[in-house]
Amino acid sequence: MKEEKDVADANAAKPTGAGRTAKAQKSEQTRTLILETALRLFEEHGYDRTTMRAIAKEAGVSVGNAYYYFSSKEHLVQGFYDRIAAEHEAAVRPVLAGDRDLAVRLRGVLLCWLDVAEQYHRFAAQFFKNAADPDSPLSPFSEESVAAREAAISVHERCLAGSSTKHDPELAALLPQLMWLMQMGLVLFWVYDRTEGTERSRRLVERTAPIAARAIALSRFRVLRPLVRQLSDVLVEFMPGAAKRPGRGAPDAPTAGTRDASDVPDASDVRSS
Amino acid sequence: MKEEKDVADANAAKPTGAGRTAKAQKSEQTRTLILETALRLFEEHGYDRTTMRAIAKEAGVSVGNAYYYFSSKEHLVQGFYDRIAAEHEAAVRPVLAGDRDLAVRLRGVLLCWLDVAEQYHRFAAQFFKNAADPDSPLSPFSEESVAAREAAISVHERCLAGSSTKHDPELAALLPQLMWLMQMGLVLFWVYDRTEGTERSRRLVERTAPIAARAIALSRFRVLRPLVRQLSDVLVEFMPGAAKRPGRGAPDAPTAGTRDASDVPDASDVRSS
DNA sequence: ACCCGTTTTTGAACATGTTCAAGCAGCGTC
DNA sequence: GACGCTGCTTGAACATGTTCAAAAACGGGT
Repeated sequence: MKEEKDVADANAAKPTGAGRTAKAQKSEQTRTLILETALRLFEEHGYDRTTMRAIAKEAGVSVGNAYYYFSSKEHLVQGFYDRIAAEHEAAVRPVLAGDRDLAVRLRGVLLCWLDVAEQYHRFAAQFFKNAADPDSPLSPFSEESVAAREAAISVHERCLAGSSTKHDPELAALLPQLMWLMQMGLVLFWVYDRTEGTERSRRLVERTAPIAARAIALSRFRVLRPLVRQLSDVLVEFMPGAAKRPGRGAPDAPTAGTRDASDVPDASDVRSS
Repeated sequence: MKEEKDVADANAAKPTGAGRTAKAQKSEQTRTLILETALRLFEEHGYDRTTMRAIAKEAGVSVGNAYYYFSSKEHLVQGFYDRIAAEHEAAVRPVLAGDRDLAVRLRGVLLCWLDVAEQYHRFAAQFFKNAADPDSPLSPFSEESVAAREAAISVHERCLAGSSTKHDPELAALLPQLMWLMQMGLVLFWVYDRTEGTERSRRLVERTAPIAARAIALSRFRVLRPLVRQLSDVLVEFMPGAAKRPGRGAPDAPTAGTRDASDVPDASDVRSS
């Protein structure tokens, strides 16, 4: 299949022989050139209206060459994911170091994301359909984006950990994932949001963050105990790599480690037939 | 460009109508022929692998002719929507006439949907990305599918109305929509579900239906009053055509988020990885 | 029977994501 | 320097959704 390389490790890998470097350097340069050009054009003209030919031409390479480094147009978009995630992680720092009220923190985290993502909104709306495809490696639920997903969840972990709001300990391990799910819901809403400055999405955050925080706080009440218990069970069963079951090896989600980016034709051998 | 004719009556309305001209008859026939052929091929080979050329050839018309009746390949799919919705509405009747416990009813409605949709699963997984596109008329949140959406919501209305479970009257008007949202979550999960017979989706229903029902029942408790109030406000503001507010037109962005720990336990990920 | 406007039908042409067989280049070995 | 290996690069070719100008079919008025 395709011999995809990962953008991330491109820097780190290939520490081999001295002679190797020049070549690897060149290769890496070409790859980066193509990627940067693509991202620029995407931002300028949108995803659909940027053709592979245009990218290649603008980068001064051939179409085939672009495909040598990126196995599809979609794969070029991974760059945006990384970029947004990085920017969000940076922008969110003050929030996490600030107020300790959960509602305020959650609101801050989400609004931060809206700020960061704002400039990519047009692009995201166009690209969303590809991300939603279950077969796409860029789906937020996919194997390939597990790294990005975990990074995002960890933000919510810190958001929760630094808060003064008391919450049911039984839920503690699951809440960050739940908050991430809420964020995914927000993203869905945001993609559909056509208001000026995505004002409506902002308002949604203002309104829902306190609700979520209150619900979390309330989860300790006795009446809610059975409900919380049920809920927690469901989450453990159906969440991606949720369970912290100590007694289990790791038969379920061993994919946590560094997965090679190459197209693994594994179990999800879809669409062949 | 919305010159779409209605698909539904294609089958029903062909009684040697004396009034209708032979011309209109012929036109309608061609249209139906193309549609039926397309749906058959979709089901046989999947959405992606069925080309417009193949459809045209099989139907014995030209490619351009297919485009004369359906402005895009996507538009051919509307037929599936109508078909599934109709079958679901029929299949769900016994459930609505049966047990009065809300958990049982909700579970029945959702399982019914899974049963009906089962045979289209392969197709749906391939097509899902198109439906998720905010610009697509086939998005469940779009203007164009408002009829189908309302029909689906009305099923939940009857599901709730016929139940013996007491619920907060303040929420009564909103609950069907919330339940529909839960169903959308299920669909999302289902599309990603690759287990044999979509067993996992069924299990999700078994687990979440009682939770939802319990949450609805609990919503009458005094402690939860402010939360329910807040929640209801948000729903009124952000749900598509939710509000009874007389002065509001149809806002832009459809709904999405608004899920949190206390209500719709939403579906997420995939496979047993 | 003929002409004219409208509806329907055609098939070639177009745009664009993707593939592939062939060519090129750097580098180590003789 | 010649040879060969491996990774990089090329551009034409392919597949498929979509468009469009023109042809055909049709129907009514004369």
